[in-house]
Amino acid sequence: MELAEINRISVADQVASILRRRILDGELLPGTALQEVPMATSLGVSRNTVREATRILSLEGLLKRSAHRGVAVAQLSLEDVAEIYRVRHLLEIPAVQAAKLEDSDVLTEMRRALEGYEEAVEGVDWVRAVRFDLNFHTLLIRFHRNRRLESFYEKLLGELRMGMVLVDLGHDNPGGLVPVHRRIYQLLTGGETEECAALLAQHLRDSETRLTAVMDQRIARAAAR
Amino acid sequence: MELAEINRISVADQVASILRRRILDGELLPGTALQEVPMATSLGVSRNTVREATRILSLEGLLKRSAHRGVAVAQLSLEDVAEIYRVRHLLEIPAVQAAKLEDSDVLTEMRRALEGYEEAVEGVDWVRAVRFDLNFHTLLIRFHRNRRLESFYEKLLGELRMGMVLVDLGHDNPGGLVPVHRRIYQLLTGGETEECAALLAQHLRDSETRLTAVMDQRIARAAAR
DNA sequence: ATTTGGGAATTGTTGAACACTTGACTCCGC
DNA sequence: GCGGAGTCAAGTGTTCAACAATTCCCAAAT
Repeated sequence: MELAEINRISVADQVASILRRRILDGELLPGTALQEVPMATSLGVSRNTVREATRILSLEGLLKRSAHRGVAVAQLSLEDVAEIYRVRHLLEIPAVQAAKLEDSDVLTEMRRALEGYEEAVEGVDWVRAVRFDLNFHTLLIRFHRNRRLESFYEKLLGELRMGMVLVDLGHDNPGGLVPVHRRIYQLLTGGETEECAALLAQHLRDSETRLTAVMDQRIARAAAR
Repeated sequence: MELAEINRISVADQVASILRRRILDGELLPGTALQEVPMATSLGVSRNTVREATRILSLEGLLKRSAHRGVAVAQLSLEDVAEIYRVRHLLEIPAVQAAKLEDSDVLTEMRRALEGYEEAVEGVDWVRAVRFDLNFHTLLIRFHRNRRLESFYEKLLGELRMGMVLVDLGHDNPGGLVPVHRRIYQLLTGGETEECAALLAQHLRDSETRLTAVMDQRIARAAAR
């Protein structure tokens, strides 16, 4: 018998996964309202199942639900971005400081993420690029060897990703960040954790500035309309 | 019209709150299996609503669900405890280091938590004592001024609390920890953040040792049976 | 221009039904 | 006795249909 994974995942979880992907890939833009009945019929599941799925995603911060008013794709504010980046500093810096050369498993995965990142940039697939970018950073957290921290971080970067996908749709060029990531990876494989931490801190500041600028612009444009 | 809060909270959330309280207060011990139909009838709600509630709590880590086998109150392993305490160090230490004397709102709330703690110990109400103890530590996190961090931390300490309530049922005396908390509070009001951080680090190590010892003992006893 | 009533649409919740999985039990052949 | 196949009850996963409660929109009235 071959057949390791049959179904084993509940329909509600599968629906949640589908919606999660659509949100994180920018198919469902922030602010989009989602109605239960249309979703249920289009996905071929019952309303109850959809409700369970939206419950999951709202607890992840990707959807926002208000009583009797339905759910909508969450919308990051500038405060949210600032908050998330403070957490990133707080967790990523100690992570690379704790990195050891023995963590070869993490390093090889980082290498893969890096390569995927480069390929995506080359192929001008920005959604994929963002995915690999943030995947790279999630892997940094893995140096903590702490599942709770990791799952929290994944959730956090998921929220950020919603905002970042918008940046991509703008004219910003995320490809410019490839060298920094490569350098971070090199420093880690070289065991130069302190230098890496410094570079990472700078990178995070840059990244926040960039995202904030684009969002600012976008908000101003929206207000003008 | 006076009547600020009518109901406004969905039934599912209310059910989740009830169950959460029962778990955190030790009424429902780790490992306890929960069946949907009995819960629904006893709470006077439908099975679907119960399911939504258990979905919430399982995402919080308080319940564990396995497909077709139902949900049970989660059970902390020693690894879980170690993991949680590493996060506590990672977040609490920088929190007190970031504390400013201007954070008077947090300080007054900490004072209240401290008083509640003392009263609970005096009244030999250990469940209440643990609640105030952990509430005190959650307030430390507030120095970060970061809602996401705070809600993550609350969830984390919720998991820990399940284990701690068991300690109380043992013969450990949590009252001994009152002076340390008071000292931490004093150092904060005095602005001596570095000294406070050192004391806190020691306190966390002690606390982990204590909890681990009791759990070890408990596990050994369970294995012997 | 503002308010006041309707509906209509949508979410919140219920209850019942059925499919599927699990776990225990029995029965059987050895 | 003992292991395994069949059997069955209990419980979860999911669907469906209904109704209650709330919001939203629009038209009528002031």
